[in-house]
Amino acid sequence: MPVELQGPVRVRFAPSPTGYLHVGGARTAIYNELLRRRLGGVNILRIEDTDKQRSDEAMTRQIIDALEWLGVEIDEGPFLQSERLERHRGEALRLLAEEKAYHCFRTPEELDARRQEILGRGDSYRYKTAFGVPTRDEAERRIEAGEPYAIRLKVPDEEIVVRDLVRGDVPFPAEAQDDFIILRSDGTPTYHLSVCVDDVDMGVTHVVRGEDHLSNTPKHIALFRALGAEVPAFGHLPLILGTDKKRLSKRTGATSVEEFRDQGILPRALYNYLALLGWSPGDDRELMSREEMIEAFSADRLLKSAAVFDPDKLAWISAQYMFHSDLSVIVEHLRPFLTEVGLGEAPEERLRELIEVHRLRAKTLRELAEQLVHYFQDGIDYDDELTSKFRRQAELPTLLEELSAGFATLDDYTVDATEQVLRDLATKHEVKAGFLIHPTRIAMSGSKTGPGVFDVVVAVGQEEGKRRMSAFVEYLKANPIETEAE
RNA sequence: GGCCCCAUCGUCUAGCCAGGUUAGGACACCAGCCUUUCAAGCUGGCGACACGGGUUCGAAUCCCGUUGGGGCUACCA
Repeated sequence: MPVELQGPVRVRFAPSPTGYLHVGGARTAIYNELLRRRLGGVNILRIEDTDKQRSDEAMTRQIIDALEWLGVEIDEGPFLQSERLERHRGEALRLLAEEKAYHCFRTPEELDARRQEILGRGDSYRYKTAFGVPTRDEAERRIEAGEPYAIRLKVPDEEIVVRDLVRGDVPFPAEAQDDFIILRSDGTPTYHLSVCVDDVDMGVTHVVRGEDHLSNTPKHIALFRALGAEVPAFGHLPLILGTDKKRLSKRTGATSVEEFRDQGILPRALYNYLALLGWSPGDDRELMSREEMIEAFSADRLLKSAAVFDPDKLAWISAQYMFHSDLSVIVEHLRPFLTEVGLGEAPEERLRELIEVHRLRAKTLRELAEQLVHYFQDGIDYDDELTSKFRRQAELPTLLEELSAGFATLDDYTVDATEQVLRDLATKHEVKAGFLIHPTRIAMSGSKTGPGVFDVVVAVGQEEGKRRMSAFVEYLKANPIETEAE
């Protein structure tokens, strides 16, 4: 096993609180957790809220809630990067004192103009060659004169190789290195500085993050070296794409963990789906518990290429979890959806019976909640369209009355017993069982689809079932459709 | 423009590193079975190595190139 894949590890998930928790970020968090569980160690949450204009506390809270809901366990944190700005600045000044960094007096405008000019004539731009380092005297003079300055890191003119857990060794040529700004002229640290100082301070051993940072990694390696710190191992994860093959965006559907929660996806289902989007255990397993994933997880099996987020497959996994999860898990997560449909007070015992009957037919918690509504209503509003077929059958009300009477006499009101009653009655009157079954389903649930009728009959209950059957018979009698004589 | 990353069924992927498979599985789709409905389940079908050169007896697998996606190239993160 390569040394990079040995524990214990200290990993971190470091989102910017600029919105909801994006599924790409969630997946990064999952891989960090899986790595930490597999190898032992610590999982750190760090909120990168240095860009005050784009961050706010509510968003930070939202991200923490979403992680908790998803079931990603955090061992340390959350740490707020915004509270460590002085520390970052201090390190920049230290690098300056050690002459590993230098003053840059060029204004952004000046920099931009020169860059445009050089790029314009087809040459490649580097600050290093375009401007260079001011002499110590010059620097002192200009500081004294009160000129504003930024601080740049002196990046050695040499090839930097990123040893990446996902992509292998990625070399960046010496000509690609440039002296970048670590402290702005207003005294605030740049992202690169903050990240590296924090990673050093927090003892991070493995940096697992999005692919968009791969090109930044040589900068970070240069910084770690300048800081005199050990360079952590890196792993850069590919992007998640929408069905249009472009970066996942609102255009093509839900993008945040919160949205899937609100759709009624079980957290473990989302976790399972996301974990398999860019990683596989190497065999054909797809439905895996978190424990199984931890057991099978290996960072070197992380995929290199971008993956399209497929709502259909998520729906399938969700349905699987709806069917296989413990009842108590379903009940727990179903609560908010019950509240939405006005069933907030439904007793747990009753819910468990009904969930057992309906879970196979609901892909999401939301669908499940909607299917349960009618059991808690006093009666059913029959749909004229759905019942039209039955309203043409003049003999039906009488048969249903007899069926209802049969149900009423049962001592053991079970699926088998009610089925027996119905089938006997059908035989007696020489009609097909289906002739009675379909109207019974409508009578009991108001719907033409759903679980097996006898399950529904029993789930509705003997008392309420009788009332519903009577009401349905009344409805049929009151709204008959005359069939035209041939 | 420069630097870097990526490329197997429509989608997620196994296989690639240690060349020899009828290129396997899953979702979706289609058909059949089951059946009181709708699902679920079961069985079967459809369907891929981006392209072009090498190397080799033999290439999805190794090398080069092309094309196509993407990232970085900021006093954004």
